[in-house]
Amino acid sequence: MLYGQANDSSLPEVCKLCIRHKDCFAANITNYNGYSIQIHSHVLQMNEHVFHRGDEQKAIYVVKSGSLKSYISNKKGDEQVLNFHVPGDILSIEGLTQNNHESSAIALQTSTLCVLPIVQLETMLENLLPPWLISFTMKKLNQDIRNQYLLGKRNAKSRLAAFLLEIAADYKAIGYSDREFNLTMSREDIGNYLGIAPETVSRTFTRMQKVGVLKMERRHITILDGEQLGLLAVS
Amino acid sequence: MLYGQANDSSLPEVCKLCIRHKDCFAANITNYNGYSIQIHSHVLQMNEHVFHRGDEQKAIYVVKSGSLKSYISNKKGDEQVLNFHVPGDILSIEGLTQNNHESSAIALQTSTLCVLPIVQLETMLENLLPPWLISFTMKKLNQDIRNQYLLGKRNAKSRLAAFLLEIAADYKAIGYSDREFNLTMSREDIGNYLGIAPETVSRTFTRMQKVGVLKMERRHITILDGEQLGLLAVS
DNA sequence: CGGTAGTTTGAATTTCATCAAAATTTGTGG
DNA sequence: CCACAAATTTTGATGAAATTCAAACTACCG
Repeated sequence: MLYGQANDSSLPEVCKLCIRHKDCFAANITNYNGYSIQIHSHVLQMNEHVFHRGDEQKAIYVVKSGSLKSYISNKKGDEQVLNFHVPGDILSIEGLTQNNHESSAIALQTSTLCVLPIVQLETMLENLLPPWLISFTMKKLNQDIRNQYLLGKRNAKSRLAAFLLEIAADYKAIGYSDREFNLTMSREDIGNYLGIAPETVSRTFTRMQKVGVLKMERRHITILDGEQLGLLAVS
Repeated sequence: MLYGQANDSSLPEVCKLCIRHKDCFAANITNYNGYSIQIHSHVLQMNEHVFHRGDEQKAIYVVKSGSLKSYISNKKGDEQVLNFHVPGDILSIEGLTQNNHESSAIALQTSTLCVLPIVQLETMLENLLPPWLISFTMKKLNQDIRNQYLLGKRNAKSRLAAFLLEIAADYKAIGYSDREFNLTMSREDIGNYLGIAPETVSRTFTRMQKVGVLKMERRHITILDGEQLGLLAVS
């Protein structure tokens, strides 16, 4: 179900390490629709990085044993854990069509990875699939990461600030104003989404208005000091 | 119900609504690598559902105007908002290769969607891409939804309970025990990921032990009452 | 065996959820 | 268009939960 079917047992040694080597995808990865992808395995010791944020992305990785975490650092230098990864998980697939890694990944214990160079994968995708399907999938994967980042915040103020900045960025991306817009959802929905009570949403917005960061009239919002709002998001 | 809104001649009209019509996928969607996909546009009024959880999944959707939210309900009947969607967002792509919708989606205001029937898309993917690439991508997309759900919890107890159940499910999926395992990450990492202080993680674990839900020895954990743990996760 | 990192526990403080009620907006029918 | 009802939002008071700072404790490593 989650894995491809294997027929060719002669192929990679790598598969022997795979936690599900009996139906490991690697058995049929070396050749597909005329695209040949050379995979190899890689062993990482505890606290060793698979990749750092900003590194050129050369591969995606499948966890075969051990465990890892992926994280990013905010402007203040604080770390935000995005996810933990156990055998069977795939790392960095969200960057398949991007040049650089958006996050960092580090081994929590000795771990084995299956390394899939992306050059051939990218070519395969670009030739076989319509561009919109690729870009929407990648967009979705990256959006999920941003949400993870958003929801890892400690307090209501940070979450709401990050939430507003997220909405603003969304609107900006489609050519709308990122300083003045309407929230189309209720306070209750916002609170539900962010894991805080609707009353806290209301109070926090009120406080933000008092310090002059933004102006709200019911659901119409004007961001007065975006920089300050950014600081609230990471505080 | 969503079908039949558009016919062939309406295709260009659809593009006019698209917020990015200059590089709108619709321009080349009708034919790609021999696969022809008939798209339609659909207008939803406020509080109208795009789909309900459990509905047969017949399409994926692109938001062209308006806004929506997606959500799921837990066993107690409480709603958990997973995401808000603005123009340019794609809905339900995580279910592309599944039969039924995992979540529900509802319009927050009058909204226009672009409807892409998945039958041809699925066939296209299955024929063109290696199965492991499809399955890993879909797995990742669904995993992110579960994380979103996890982090929407209100208090530390619920989050930690859901977190443990998540890990347990992960281990079970790869054939390990889901009742007894090692947490490979520090309390600090757990707290960082879940948006709570490491001390709170520690205290909450201690409390869970006192009520007999689980047993912990440093990072080795034994789940004694999985049912009770499930109740904590939704409380 | 001592040092270090990670974890637990305690006490004080802050933040948040909850309950309640008031204020405001929205929707509906006359 | 107005009046009334319903829903949403704001505000207040209170108790509960979580953070913070601090210190003690424990496993782990050279």
